[in-house]
Amino acid sequence: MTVASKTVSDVIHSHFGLLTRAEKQLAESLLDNYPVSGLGSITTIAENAGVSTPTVVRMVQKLGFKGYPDFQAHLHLEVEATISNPIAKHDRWAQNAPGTHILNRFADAIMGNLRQTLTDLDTATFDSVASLLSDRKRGLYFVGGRITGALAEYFFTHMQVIRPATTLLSSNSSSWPQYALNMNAGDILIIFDIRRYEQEMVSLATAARKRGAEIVVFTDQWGSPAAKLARHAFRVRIEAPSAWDSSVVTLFIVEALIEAVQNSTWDETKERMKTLEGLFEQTKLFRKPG
Amino acid sequence: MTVASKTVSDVIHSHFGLLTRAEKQLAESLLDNYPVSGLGSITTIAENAGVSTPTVVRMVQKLGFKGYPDFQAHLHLEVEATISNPIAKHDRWAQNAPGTHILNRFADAIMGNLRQTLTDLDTATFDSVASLLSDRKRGLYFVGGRITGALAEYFFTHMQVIRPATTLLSSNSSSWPQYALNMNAGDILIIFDIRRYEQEMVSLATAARKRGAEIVVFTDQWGSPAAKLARHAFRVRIEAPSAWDSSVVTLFIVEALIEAVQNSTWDETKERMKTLEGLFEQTKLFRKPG
DNA sequence: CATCCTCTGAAAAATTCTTTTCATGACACC
DNA sequence: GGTGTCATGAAAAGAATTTTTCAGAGGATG
Repeated sequence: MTVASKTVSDVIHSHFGLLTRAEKQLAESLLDNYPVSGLGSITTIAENAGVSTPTVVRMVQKLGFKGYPDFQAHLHLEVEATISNPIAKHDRWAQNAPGTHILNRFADAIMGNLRQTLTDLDTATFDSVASLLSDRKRGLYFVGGRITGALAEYFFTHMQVIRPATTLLSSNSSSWPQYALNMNAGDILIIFDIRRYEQEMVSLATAARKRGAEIVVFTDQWGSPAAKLARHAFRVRIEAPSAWDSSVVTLFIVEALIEAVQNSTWDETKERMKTLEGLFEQTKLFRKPG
Repeated sequence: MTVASKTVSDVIHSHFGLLTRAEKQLAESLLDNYPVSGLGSITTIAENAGVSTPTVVRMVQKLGFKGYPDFQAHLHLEVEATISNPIAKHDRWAQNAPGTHILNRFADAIMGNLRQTLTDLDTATFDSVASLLSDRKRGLYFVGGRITGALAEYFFTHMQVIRPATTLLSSNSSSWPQYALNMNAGDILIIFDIRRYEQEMVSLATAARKRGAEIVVFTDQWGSPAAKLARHAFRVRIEAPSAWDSSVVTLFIVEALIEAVQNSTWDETKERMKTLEGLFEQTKLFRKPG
């Protein structure tokens, strides 16, 4: 077999599973900012990847090249192809032209959403919410709708590891009143409510408010009716070239919040995570002894 | 004066009058197919231009470079500038926040992940998966782990609206064997398996394969062991300035897939969605008459 | 816990690349 | 034609890069 027709990137990917740790590290480094990162000398790229030069030699030989010079020659050809032919390989993500691949159009949209959302977002709001969520004395309740339920679950799963007293409400609204009953003053209800707002969210929010709970809402730019009852609201852009709305930026904020909370209570969290990991391991052992 | 701001091409042009015959010949050769022609060793470009290596050294020094390596380094930078990073690097995303605010750092990381993932991602893979999922004769099974379960659910919820025969496996692996039993040849198992890979995923994938199912895996750049059994694998970048991995880009691909599938079967989907919306409305009416 | 195996990088060896030196030849000017 | 200057490349010297060797680290296995 010859390496000719496939790109170096392809070859790396197809061999990725066979690579050792240091080699994977090197492959990462090469694919990062590919193919330019492979233009320098073997010494340079070894240093950039944090591995030794022999590792580079071994890997390129494993990939099927005669040696580093051979490897680099292929890379040069690709660079040439890429530069002299802008359509080749670089058509993805590049042009905004109509008819581009759905991935490109989506990427453009997401970029726009992210930028717009961050421009509108008050960092003070973000910081306040982060500090609210960091307060371990407050109970945390997560709820989402049909589509956003997954986001609520994602948030919940992480926060459950980080801190105690977290609860995920079923997306089925019939059980919500019971949860509301359990809320105490100072507890926090995190609501995900995006276009095609669920009517029951308002009832839930109202009930929670009556019990003295703080409310945080994730919604779109038009705003869930529940947002009016909220202490803090994140208005996220959700536009996508699709019949559906995009939750990507919402997830982005959720992840940033997770990190902010985790970071502000790291010492306590660390212990918790250790214990939890232990429990998971044990569960596995129980499940499949040996 | 430093060479920094001007391109190598500019420098050559501005010095062209001062060059000797052999040097002009060399300069021609370099400008022809610029800048790729300057990527090789000094020997190579000397040969290509039909001059001797000392001529090359003399010329690049005359142009103001320290030596050939210096000259080539500048060329590499230009190649990089020409090829890379279509996504503008933003110093600051959120307004009124220091560049080091977690939101800004997260935004940088996510954009890097997105860019890298799209660079590595083969659109053919994407299209193949989209067309697999569009085939309504195939049953669809979604499964995720502890953290990725939410992603599986998100994907599932949408696909359930778009097409029939979709199933979400519980994240609890004890029930997986039964699901595997139900799979038919041609069915598709969509696996989300990201760092801290779940051991049972491999068993599930193996069982599914035995039943003749196709496997699609969403994993990270290091690759779930289950990816080896998969027909198609998405290697998504998940790095974040956090103790946790980021699922944002994974969600991005999921959403793009949802749109691709929906789009390819829009007529059928439209009817389905209408009916479904009707059902949801009815449910609400039942629940809360009036 | 001993043994095997694989992976890894330090260091040496081999090779290639880069620069310098220098001899030759071309050309201009006296 | 003599002389000097400059351009040029062959070849040597010098410096790097690339490859190979090898020993130790670390992990798996019995």
